[in-house]
Amino acid sequence: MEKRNIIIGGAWPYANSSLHLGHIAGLISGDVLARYYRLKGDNVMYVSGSDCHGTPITERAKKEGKEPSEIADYYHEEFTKMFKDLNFSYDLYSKTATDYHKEKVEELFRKLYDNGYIYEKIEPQAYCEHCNKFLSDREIKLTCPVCGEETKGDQCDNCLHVPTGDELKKGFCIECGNKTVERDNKNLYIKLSAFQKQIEDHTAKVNHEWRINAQNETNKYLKQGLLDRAVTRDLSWGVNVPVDGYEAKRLYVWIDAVLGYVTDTMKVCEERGWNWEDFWKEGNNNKIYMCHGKDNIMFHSIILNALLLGQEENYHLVDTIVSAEYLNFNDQKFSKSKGIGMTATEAIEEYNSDSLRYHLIANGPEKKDTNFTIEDFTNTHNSDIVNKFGNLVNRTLKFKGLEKLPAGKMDENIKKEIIDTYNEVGSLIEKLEFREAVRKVIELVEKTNKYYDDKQPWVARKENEEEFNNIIYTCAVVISNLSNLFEPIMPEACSKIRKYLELGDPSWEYIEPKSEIKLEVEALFERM
RNA sequence: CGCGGGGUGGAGCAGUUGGCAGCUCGUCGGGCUCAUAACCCGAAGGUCGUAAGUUCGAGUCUUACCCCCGCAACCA
Repeated sequence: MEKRNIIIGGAWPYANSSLHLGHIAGLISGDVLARYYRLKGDNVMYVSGSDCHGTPITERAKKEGKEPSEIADYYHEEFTKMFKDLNFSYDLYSKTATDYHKEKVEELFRKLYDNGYIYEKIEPQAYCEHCNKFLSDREIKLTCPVCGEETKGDQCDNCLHVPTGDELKKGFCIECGNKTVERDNKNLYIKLSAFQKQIEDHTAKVNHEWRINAQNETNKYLKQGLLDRAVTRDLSWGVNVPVDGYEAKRLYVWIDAVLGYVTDTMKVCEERGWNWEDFWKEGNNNKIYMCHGKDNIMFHSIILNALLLGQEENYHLVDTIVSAEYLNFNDQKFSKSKGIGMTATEAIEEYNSDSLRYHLIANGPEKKDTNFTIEDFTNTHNSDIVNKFGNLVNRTLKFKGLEKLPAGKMDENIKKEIIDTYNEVGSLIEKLEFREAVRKVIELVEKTNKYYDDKQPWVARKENEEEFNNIIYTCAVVISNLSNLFEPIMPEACSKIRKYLELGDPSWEYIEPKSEIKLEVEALFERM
């Protein structure tokens, strides 16, 4: 089969606070897909990066007396290390605050402008005469007309009321406390409405394989009719707006961030001597996946596609939205501000990477919110990973007194099971049913443990050497193939198995190890 | 009437187009001794949120209601 050019985009995490396990639960699907398609032999471009710009980081920097870049860099480094420790196999994990990214985004934005999809709109907006700047809703403070508490203009922290335009007019600058006034402000808007038909048609063509939440969320916006959206902000931290008169403003972070998939691809291809257009332009047997949480859906299914369409350069649009529901922690929502949950960095310092990956995938919030507890995690680790998988490896390759892998005959029924498992698991991964895919692989482990018990190699060892050799060899073949089948889920353990059995590079097809290999095997996992 | 998701044995979940209610863990009993007290077999345990309806037949479709949980476009 002809090689495909596959882009896997992992959502760009915002570099303003640590990522928690819920974020990872949404992003891990990208790594599963990337690893799987590489095993299948396709050209994979798996990219992501830290989203460094925007108002929250700017505000925080001001409050802490730092530069925005200091904050962004701090978290970018934390994210980079955490993804590496969790064995995310990005072809590039960059950040938006690089000259390369900013330059390319300016070019892409300019193209949109030149093609007539960007226009200026002048509207009255709250202004602080003391600070000499326009204020976004969240920079206005006011007394909530509903509950009477003092709160910010975007939404009342106390009663969740969203202030109306008239109510905001009575607000004060959150920084200096001065009464705000209204002044005309100009901003650039993107004509999302111009892409309504194209995005509708494209969505109808591809969304049958999306998760329900992505279909619904996207259809909701399409049904309401796409509204033009402001793409500039009154900030000094971000990507410059390459339009005269906008020198003091910066691009809206979402525009900048989603284009990171394109700029990352360009960068990787420059370094490897590839053509980035093979991945992004129509007609190259290409496919584009975007992986993220449900709050990111419309930015990928609508905004990104609009930006690509607006280039008028035959871009291939996003095919598949892989949107996760949320992972809760002990039945509560992970909350950066309330400190509920566990950051990904804490988790990876404490626990084994493969086990975290396995549990987050097997227990992933694919169709609905799921819950993470240490109890469940411990249970998964000890039961599925150590007792079933680890034990199969040990009882086979560390059989008492066994020094070399014996030459034996492969059991035909087990061989068929293995081949079926490749087909079923592959198809499940392509259908984005990762939980079920994991279950199928562990099922093969269970069947092999049963085969082992039925065959009783400890008896055969004493009575029938040939039979013993066949049993152990058959189990070793299963283990070899598990190192392929589990590669997208638990890459570290799989790499160890490949080393023990001298298997070479992983692939998505049936393999057998050489016999007479000297067995020097360490346990893959430790019980918790 | 803002939108959406969900309520299935002790816990966590599967149940695709309606056809004898499944899985993992836990519990109880048995087997085995190669293996990190791991592995294998068996058992107990559910009127599938409530009520009504469609149907030969509904966890699965329709309607109403009761709970839980998310999200609502200048908050990434």
